[in-house]
Amino acid sequence: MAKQVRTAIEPTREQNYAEWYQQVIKAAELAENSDVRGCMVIKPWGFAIWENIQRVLDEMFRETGHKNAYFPIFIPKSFFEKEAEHVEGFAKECAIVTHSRLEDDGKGGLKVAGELAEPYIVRPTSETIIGASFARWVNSYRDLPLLINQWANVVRWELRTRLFLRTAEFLWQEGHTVHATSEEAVVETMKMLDVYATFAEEYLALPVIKGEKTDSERFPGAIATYCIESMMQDRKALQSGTSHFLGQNFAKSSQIKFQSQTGDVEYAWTTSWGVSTRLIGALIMAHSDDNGMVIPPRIAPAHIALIPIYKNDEEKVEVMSFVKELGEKLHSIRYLEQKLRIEIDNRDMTSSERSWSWIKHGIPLRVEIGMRDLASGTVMVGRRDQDSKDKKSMSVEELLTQVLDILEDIQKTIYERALAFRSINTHKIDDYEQFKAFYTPKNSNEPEIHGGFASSHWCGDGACETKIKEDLKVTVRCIPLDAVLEDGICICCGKPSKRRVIFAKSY
RNA sequence: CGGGAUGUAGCGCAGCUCGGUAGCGCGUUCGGUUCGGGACCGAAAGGUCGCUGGUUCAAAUCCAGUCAUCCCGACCA
Repeated sequence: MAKQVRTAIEPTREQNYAEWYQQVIKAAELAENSDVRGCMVIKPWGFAIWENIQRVLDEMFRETGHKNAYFPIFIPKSFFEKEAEHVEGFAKECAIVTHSRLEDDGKGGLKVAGELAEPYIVRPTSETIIGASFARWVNSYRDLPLLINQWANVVRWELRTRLFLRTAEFLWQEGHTVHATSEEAVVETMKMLDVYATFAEEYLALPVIKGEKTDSERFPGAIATYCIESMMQDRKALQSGTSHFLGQNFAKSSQIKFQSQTGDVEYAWTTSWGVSTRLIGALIMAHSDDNGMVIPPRIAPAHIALIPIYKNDEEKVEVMSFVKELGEKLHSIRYLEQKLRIEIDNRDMTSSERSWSWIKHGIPLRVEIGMRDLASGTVMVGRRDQDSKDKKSMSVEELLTQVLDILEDIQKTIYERALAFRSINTHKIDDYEQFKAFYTPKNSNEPEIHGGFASSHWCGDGACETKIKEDLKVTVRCIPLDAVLEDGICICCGKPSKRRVIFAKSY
């Protein structure tokens, strides 16, 4: 059988990026489409990533003073109608519950019955239902700030769905806070944006740009929406988290009022912020390669796959006993205050097939152990951030003492790789023809990966935004918070501009 | 929701133009040889051809409808 160089994932990113994305998810057993339109089944390996995201973020939320609570999945339609912009923003993607029971239809099937007096909306986000509770909880300035987070599922009836990136139902967390002053609420909004950015960069190894959304991309009902934007390997932008300053808009519609120190009754100031299972989509598209998933060690479901190699039952007994002992030693080591997670894989497949299976799943380290290693007290170690053939022999002692450094080194490499990719695909562009060329594929029938982030001047006029969107499907992803003030002219209309913004095609 | 395409075994596909006993590859199961880079040999199991109706002696194949999926738009975390 002629062995040839091939990739584990077909097609490759270059050949067909969208299909590559689906195949990575399939090969890594992260999720699959379900029998329910637009809804995914998250499989154990994928769900474990979400659980790790939850665990780390939850701790960060606690550290910043937030408490978890849970509110209903159903929102009375009348609640929804209270905030005009909010309704308008979500009206087109609501799932609505109108009946409460099923009855025999006399033909062997069931028919819906028991029409509700008022329809319920399955929450697409919870500002209005949580606001109703907050109105009861907040009476005095002494009740503030109120800092709440909810881990939940939400439903947005999207027309076109993609696993993790856009599904009809998705898992997320939504923070909802209430403050006595505008200033305090703004501080909270920015603080949580920072939490997201820190989490994305330090745990997901995902470089992000913090910025503010333009009017057209703002959360329905918000005064200001801030976001973290990241670049995927097809050079498109993915909004990876948002934090909203809601002003008094929702406080007014939900009647969240408090008596201040001076005795006046005032409307409160609220914020909301969230990240979702979309982050897993970001991980896939930012880090994975043509051999499958690449998972940053800090968020990986398991850190090390131990792969015993043997020729017969006698060898298997010997090797397995060695491997189990090594597994226990590794498992007792603590990485970021958690035990190292080890997978011992002695499935009845050839060793290389088992090894490839873990490569596709994105496990950070593969450790192969055969009879030769038993004799010499060594193991073969393969890193997911390096070529699959690039394995190193090291002593068991070395592995045990260096494993944490290796994992952290992989984490760092993955981050730096993503950062370098973003850097080389981000360009200052000041000429619309150049801008156009940047965002126009050379082969329009089968568009190749093209474009990237353009850092260009924008006058702030929505008309220019719309024109660029219509011309090139490119939008302002954000106005970076760290943008330096400089004089320039709008890439679109030529009018004066004070700062550059980030343009890109996006998900 | 508009434009395009596709539904045949767990997965990927052929067969359809020109109607006549359901095929291939991978995977699965069993037996054996293998096992440090995606193994091999042999045997076997597995499908009311998306669904409904029509034409016909006969439909995977022709016709109509319907549902679903994918791609491109619009919408969006």
